Amino acid sequence: MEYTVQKLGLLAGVSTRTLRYYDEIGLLTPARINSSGYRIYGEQEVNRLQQILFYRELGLSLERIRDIINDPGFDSTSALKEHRESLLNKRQQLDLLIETVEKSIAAHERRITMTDQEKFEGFKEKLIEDNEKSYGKEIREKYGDDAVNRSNDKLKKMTAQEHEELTHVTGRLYETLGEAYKTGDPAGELAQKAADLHKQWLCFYWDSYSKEAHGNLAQMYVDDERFRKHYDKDQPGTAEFLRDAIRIYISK
Amino acid sequence: MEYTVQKLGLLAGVSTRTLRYYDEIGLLTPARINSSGYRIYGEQEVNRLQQILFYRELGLSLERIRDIINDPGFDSTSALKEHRESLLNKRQQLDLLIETVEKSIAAHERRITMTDQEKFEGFKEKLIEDNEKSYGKEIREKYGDDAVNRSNDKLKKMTAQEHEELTHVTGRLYETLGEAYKTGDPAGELAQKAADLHKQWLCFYWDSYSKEAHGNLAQMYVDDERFRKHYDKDQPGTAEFLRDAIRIYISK
DNA sequence: TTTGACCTTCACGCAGCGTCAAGGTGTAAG
DNA sequence: CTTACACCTTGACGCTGCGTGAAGGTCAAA
Repeated sequence: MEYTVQKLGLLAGVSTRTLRYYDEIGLLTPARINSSGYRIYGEQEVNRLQQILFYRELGLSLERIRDIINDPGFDSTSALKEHRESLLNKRQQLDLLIETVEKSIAAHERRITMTDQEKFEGFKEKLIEDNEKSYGKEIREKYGDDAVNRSNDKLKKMTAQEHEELTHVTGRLYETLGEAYKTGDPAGELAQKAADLHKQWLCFYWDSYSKEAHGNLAQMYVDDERFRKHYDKDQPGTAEFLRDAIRIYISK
Repeated sequence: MEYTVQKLGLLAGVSTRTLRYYDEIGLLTPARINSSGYRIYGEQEVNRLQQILFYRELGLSLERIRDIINDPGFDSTSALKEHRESLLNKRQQLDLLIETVEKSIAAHERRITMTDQEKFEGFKEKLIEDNEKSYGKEIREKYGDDAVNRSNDKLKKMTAQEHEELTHVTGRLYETLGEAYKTGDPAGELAQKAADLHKQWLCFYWDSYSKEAHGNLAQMYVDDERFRKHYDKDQPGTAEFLRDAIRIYISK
């Protein structure tokens, strides 16, 4: 039996483009080319294609398949085992991802129901008002109305319970940080606790947490005048201390 | 705070190329361009980037992220739910794949140990001899030595038990097919049993099974003279009957 | 003024094909 | 014998999400 591209494609269930591509990359070359330039495949090529498709279904790259098939002495078992490892890794990551997505869905739904209930609207309105009084004007001048409105929106979406938690965490953070600063050791237990609280605090504002972003933010506390002033208010040098503590925190 | 590409990149943990790319596709445009053509980002852009990275970590495409972020009225919860579904699907497929790979590893290892043992070498040599006597010459003429040697290699790699099973299945296949043909109904119970046996038989030769390839092979039994003759030997029309039975078999 | 660290806009490359486009072949029917 | 029509060929671009140069302007410090 001899096959043209389409015949072989139909037999094996692949497109003609795929066969041409496999020829192009030297994965499956036709048995011969006829006088009109047509690709002609024979039995050997059918078998070879079967093997290729088998490995392809296992998710191996075409390059890897070529290695396995071209070299009969190739250790295909260990290649498959290696491949299995990478698949298991993939699954782990996927599981983690699914978990994250589910958490995120839960968070979204919580927010929406809270928005629906609007039970604490008055309470929150008051919070925003307070916020406006202390920083509103200054921030508006520097960043424009839009940024402020966005921030307010975020606050509005917070539930009463979340707000309570946040207040609690914030308080503990400053308290712990103050104590830690007095020890002078950013690697110490207190300082590390402060770094952890800072992370918790951060997670109220950020949808996602990454060590990298955490570290970068810590650096910004030092670089940016506004933030530095804020942290150095009581004890000068606290911003740098916090940065160092966070650096150590994220590195372990 | 204003950021150039690098500053923002450091803060968020992405490359400058990424930021330029996001600008290019309209996902994150800078707040303004300064007189030297530099991209300048502000607070709003930092927030927006945070959101983008959040969704990106969940595995959504940049296009989808743009949809979600650009339209504040967009139902991001259902978008996330949809995404979760696709992730779950992915995991199912991955699990299936891992299973297949593991089976395949087991099969490979079985073959290798058998090759090592070479216990049945004499037995298999005899089989190959028999095979050569009946069809060897003809096949060699038509397809060349190489194809025959490859086929022999395959046979050599079969274990004694596998061979016994194959003989058994083959016998049952022809028996059942003969009975089924007499009923004249390719959708009947007997015919479907024959199709299933044919699949089992096939799996001795093919590393992987697909309905499509099975169907194509069945058609080939009708189209190719050699195969047709073989099946029609006792009862003419059996090749077509088998093809029809297989078509029904794979369609359900 | 000279580094050196920034910034810019092209533009190719990656994997594995899908999808035209433009043109040659093979065969059966009118 | 022409004509249709289904097949074949070789380009070449497109998709995703950037990495990685290249070639050239900008800016602050020494």
